Amino acid sequence: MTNEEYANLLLPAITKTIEDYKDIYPKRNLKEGAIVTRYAPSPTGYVHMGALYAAFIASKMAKQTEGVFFLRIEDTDKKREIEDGVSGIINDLNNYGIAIDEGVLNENEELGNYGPYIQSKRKEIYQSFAKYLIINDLAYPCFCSEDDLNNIRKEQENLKERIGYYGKWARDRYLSKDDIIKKINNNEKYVIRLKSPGNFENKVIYDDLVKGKLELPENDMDIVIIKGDGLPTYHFAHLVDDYLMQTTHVIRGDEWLSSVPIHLQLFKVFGFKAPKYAHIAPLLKEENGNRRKLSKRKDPEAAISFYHSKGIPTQAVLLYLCTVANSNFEMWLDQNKDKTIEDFKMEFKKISSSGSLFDLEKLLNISRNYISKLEASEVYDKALEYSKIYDLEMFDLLTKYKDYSIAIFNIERVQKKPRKDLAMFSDIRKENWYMYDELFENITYHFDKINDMVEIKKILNLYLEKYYNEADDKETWFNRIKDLSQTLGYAKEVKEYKENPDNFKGHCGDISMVLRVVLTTLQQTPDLYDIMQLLGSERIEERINKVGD
RNA sequence: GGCCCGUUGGUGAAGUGGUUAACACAUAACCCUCUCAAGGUUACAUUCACGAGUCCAAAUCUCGUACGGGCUACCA
Repeated sequence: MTNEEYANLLLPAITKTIEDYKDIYPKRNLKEGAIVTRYAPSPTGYVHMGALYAAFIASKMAKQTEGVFFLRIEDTDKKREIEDGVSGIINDLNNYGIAIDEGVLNENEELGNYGPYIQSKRKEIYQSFAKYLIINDLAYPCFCSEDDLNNIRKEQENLKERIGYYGKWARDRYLSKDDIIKKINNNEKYVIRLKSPGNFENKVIYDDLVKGKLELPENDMDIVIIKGDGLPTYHFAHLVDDYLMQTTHVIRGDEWLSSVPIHLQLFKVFGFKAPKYAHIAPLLKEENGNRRKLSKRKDPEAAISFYHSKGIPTQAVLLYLCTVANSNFEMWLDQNKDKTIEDFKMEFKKISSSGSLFDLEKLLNISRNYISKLEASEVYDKALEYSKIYDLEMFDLLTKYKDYSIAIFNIERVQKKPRKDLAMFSDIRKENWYMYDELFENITYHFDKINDMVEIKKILNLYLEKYYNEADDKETWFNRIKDLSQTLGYAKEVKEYKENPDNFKGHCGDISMVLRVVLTTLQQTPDLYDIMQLLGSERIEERINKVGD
């Protein structure tokens, strides 16, 4: 029996050869320096911050070199797959404005000439590549059961030998062709393993784009390349896909670092040029003084949806991820205030090789700065979008009072250093609720120094009667409060009061605090004049009369 | 167990043989101010996990130790 006949017995349905596929996938026409990257998630859960981080870097790198960024779905583990996994990934990418040049667009559509971009649809391609290895005696069927494998492991543990399916432990590597043919005719289940040409004593040296020069032991494991269900393992799919799709730079989490010798060997066995690798350290979380990878199971903040539900702008998340990736980004942005992430030149070398704690505080700070630079109408649009999903009552109010709401968001916004009190759109309710009569119910006032109701009423009545005029500009408005203060025995100026506290009942600040609390119930608010202008005289009177009822 | 990777302030970090060890977040104090937010000023690592070595000189180079992380699946 020839090698071809033998390979046909193992993979009878495969008719195309590697050469056929080389013709189907044309060479990419890229300009000098352009790189091809990808995001290749498994649809096993919703998108994780660490995955978004890697996807962001990959897309950014491709874009800034005018290369290609594509999305490939790695659904070779049918057991772990979840429903809507693929659409979840696509939606999240869209929400974050991470555009793909090629890949999966939705359940039934793809973009690009290098597909299919869903691995389960590429079964024959992988098998064709596996067939090539079988023909060349670089792969073989393995009939070991789970128990067989466990027994091998146990024996290795007892003998304190290195664990794995390699060398003399690779039981079925030494099966004769006749035995194999017999077993196959007998319908015995099998997987296909690589016949590894490696030696563990030898070192492979390679240069990681972020970790630098590395020396790893050569792979000598006869790893599974085609599983019992005919689908490839990650390693083999990586080889086939990234070869055919002509990925130049593989950007992935550093949990893959120790698999690099396998991957390098696979490329070598086929005589293909391996891509460059950039292994990104994970985002970490501190727990009981230890650091561990941010986990979607344990940490709510690991899921992208967490930020969505808080109303943290996607742009802010991207800005944060960009500073984590290249910490010089922050300073660069500070020096180039009119520029955006798009203009920034990200570098692999500047990506930290050690994992960093995910810093929500810092993210919120970035978010605050980001929101402060938006136009009031943009804040409105985003707040509307947010509340439509997460706060319907607020949504109705925003819709009902559109211009009024925009004016609220505009308070202290148009100035050289805009107000920064919103870090997320869920803060809007917390910060602005009192501006809406519908929410100004069942309230409790939090008075400060002046808390005697008799005095408070006196102040308010006098204010309404003689000192309040809606048409006043800010300066006259405040001067009148000062006049009122003086009339009632309070100091006109704070300084004046501080110099001789005994001469006064308090100062103008105490008087305006009364007004502030009456109108908003709070001691801390944005500019009172602006608030009063928006509230208008009718509502002001109403709220003043409401006190003490 | 084996093999890798990592370790600079509370956090993210700059730094690649000679620096006062940048910068940002956080924290604290003060200033400004009718409150808050913002802004301004200042403080915050005698020291770069620890121990040795090389060198006139080490956070930077070498070795060892400790601690943390990853991989060691017919999971990715």
